[in-house]
Amino acid sequence: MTDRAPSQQIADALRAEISAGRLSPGQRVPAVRDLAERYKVSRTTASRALMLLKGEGVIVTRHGSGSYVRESHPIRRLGPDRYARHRWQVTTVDTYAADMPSPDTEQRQGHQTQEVNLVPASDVVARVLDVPAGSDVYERARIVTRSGVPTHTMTSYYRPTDVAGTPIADPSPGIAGPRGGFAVFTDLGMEPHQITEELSARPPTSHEAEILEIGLAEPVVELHRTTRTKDGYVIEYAYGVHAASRFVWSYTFDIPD
Amino acid sequence: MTDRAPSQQIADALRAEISAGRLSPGQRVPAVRDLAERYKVSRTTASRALMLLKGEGVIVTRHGSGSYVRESHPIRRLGPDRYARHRWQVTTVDTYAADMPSPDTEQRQGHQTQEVNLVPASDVVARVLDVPAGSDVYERARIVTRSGVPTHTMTSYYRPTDVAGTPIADPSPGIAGPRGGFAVFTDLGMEPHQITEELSARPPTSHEAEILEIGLAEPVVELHRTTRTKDGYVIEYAYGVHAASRFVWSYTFDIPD
DNA sequence: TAGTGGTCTAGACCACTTC
DNA sequence: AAGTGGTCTAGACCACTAA
Repeated sequence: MTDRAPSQQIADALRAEISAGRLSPGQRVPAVRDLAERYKVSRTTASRALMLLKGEGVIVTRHGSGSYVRESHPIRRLGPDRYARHRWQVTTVDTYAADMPSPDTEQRQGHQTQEVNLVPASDVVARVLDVPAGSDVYERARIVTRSGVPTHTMTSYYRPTDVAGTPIADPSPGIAGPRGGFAVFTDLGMEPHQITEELSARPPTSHEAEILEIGLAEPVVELHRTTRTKDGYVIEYAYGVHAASRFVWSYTFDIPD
Repeated sequence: MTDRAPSQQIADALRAEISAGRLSPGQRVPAVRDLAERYKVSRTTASRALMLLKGEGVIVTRHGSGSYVRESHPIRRLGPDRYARHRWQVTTVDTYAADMPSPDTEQRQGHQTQEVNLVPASDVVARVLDVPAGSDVYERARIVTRSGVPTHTMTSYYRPTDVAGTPIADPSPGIAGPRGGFAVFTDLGMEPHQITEELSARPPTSHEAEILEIGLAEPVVELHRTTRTKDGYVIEYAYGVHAASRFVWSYTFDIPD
């Protein structure tokens, strides 16, 4: 164990300031140029220190504005309840909560949070939906924000034969969203009944880190959801990427024989 | 969406090479100086590209040796089946598979993979087991390896009033393990019936990274398990830390009303 | 417009690994 | 000894934010 590199030392110092509470969440940390001057290093090195902290998820940077101690977000507990019928059957506005912006949340521009396209099915999508690989399927991609903070992406795939002509296939932003997919399928006589979720965690790609506004060290959780009717007919396959630090998943089941 | 930075582009190109299989796990990626020359950028920029990939866990770097495509371990799918009765009721050796070393796996020294102690209950443990905080509970801690690779830790907590005098409370290493906790509870007239699992992901502490032999960029998944009898009586609370890259969790449930 | 983070260059030195 | 990743300097330009 030799000397720590200067950029590490600066990061250490700032990290200490933060955990000691002398720098509070939301507060701005010194600018790159200030750090460079104070520690007698080049701006590159000072910038590197901030990069390290960003990678650890200790700070967030806002281009042109400054670097800030990261505010910890409230953690949401995701259980089967979020798919409960009463959430999408009775009223119109609120769909299954986890996938939709909450009512108090301002949506960004529609085309950024929701997009519907006809795309060729990838191998995975084709297998799950039982359609030929490469054939057209409807893709509904959305970025979900909560209190202005992006929390996860969710991309659903549907068979054209199931949803053509329904609100789900409407490419106008925002149309399919509020009604949700589940109510539409119920109207079509294909009521969703069973869900399989598969979860795994991994580091984010740099693109995901950017979209979700997280550090590169902050993991994401991949969620693969398959929704079936009572007959076992698959009506939707969905793929989501969640900022792991903002969620807990909860499942309760009976021990099988 | 403007141009991607050169360092990003190089990272993109290498990432594509890797996912296309032209660069295989374990194989060396081009050296910083080679990349710099090939892409006509400075070494700093080429190095930055590798830093990005390292942060994503796509490659690992060995100082003085080179950068290599990360080797991926086989992935296990964990579903409710791993708790199935037939796995712990009939025979003796194999318990619920996920928590135990598989038969073909060499155990390390007993005291490293399994340890039973009487410890004061933490707040969480006390709340779940419904005992006074700080009162003694049995703690059974183990490190689970598979094919010689450590995959996760699992620490169970039991009420002394439930398990005192049973194999679970036997502090000798290896005793409680093979029999598993579930069979013992069944013998005691408290057959496990329902399980609640809560999952979350986070970066590893440096200690966990060492134990699980993973990089600091590779996330871990925390699993909190509560096991109940048919009457809803909690018989076990368990806490595990998994190397995220080695598992997928799978749950199937009916949509609630 | 002034201040901020993001990124780049060209060259340098160090520590480590491999032969 | 040769090759590798890790880090640094000093200065530069760009894109973005805020007043």
